[in-house]
Amino acid sequence: MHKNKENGLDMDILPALVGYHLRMAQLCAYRDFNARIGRATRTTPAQLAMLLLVEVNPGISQTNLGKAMSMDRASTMAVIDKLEKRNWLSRNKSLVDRRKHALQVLPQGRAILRKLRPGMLRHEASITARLDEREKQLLIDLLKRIQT
Amino acid sequence: MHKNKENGLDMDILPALVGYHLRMAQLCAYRDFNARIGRATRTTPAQLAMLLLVEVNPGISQTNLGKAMSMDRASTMAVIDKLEKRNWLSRNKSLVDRRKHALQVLPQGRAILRKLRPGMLRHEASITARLDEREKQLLIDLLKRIQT
DNA sequence: TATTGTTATACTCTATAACTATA
DNA sequence: TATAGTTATAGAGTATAACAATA
Repeated sequence: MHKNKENGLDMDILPALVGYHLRMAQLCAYRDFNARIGRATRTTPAQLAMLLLVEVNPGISQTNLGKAMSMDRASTMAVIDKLEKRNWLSRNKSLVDRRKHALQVLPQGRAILRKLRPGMLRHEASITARLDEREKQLLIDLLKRIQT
Repeated sequence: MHKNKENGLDMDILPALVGYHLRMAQLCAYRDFNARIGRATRTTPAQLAMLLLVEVNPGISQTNLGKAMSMDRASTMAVIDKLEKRNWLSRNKSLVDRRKHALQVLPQGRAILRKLRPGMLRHEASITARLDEREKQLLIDLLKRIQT
């Protein structure tokens, strides 16, 4: 028996599984992001993270960007398409390897990043409100070791 | 500058965000689940978790089940539909409140749970392979405090 | 031959709103 | 009035497979 205090249910082995708590925490973070930033700006965490990465790595290729986000090429495509359609970034043929696209943030994308950065930090502060600085760093270190 | 060792990219503020690492870890866990269990059995973590919860809480309603999984009613519906179609569980009108469905695991569902439980534990062991028991418990405790 | 970007396709999850039957 | 389940709809993420252009 593993009764949950709040709902009185038997949660079986779920409370002992990192996978379950990962899912719960991620759902929670996603909802907070949506409420603070996503719904108003029609953006997702992945879109914003990618835009951020293109800004600080101008000329990056889609494949490399996808690798940094642990996404395959087709999924990366879908995200980049959305950002391109909103004129937040541009695809430019690479001069050195014409298979590649060199991604560049456009002025509108730069403005969005400037505008949303404070919200991103408030979001981060919100989901980690119950952790002190040491615990937050500890959590990050432990999460980085979830790998196969 | 926050250069990533593996890919040489500047990751900007992402490495400092719990939200980013949550996403990375969850992606990793999801892929491991898929490789071990999901693809072969055409199940998802949420489906299996719900089936588990119905088994140990026979007669539970969809709304309560959804709450335990932090999902709304419509999303819960979609998952239950799939489990019902495969004859893994049944919906039965509640005798005490006829608005509710009392969910019950069927023999085939019970067999699936028996069959997949070892795989679930191997999956859990795999994603936490780089954590000792103390660190794993610590990670769970920290994840439970990601809330808004 | 291998890689990059692309297209097509499919499935799942999530969310919202509105409907019904019951309480 | 409120709740439980349902339906319809939409958007996003993920994955696979195959194709063209280029290396």
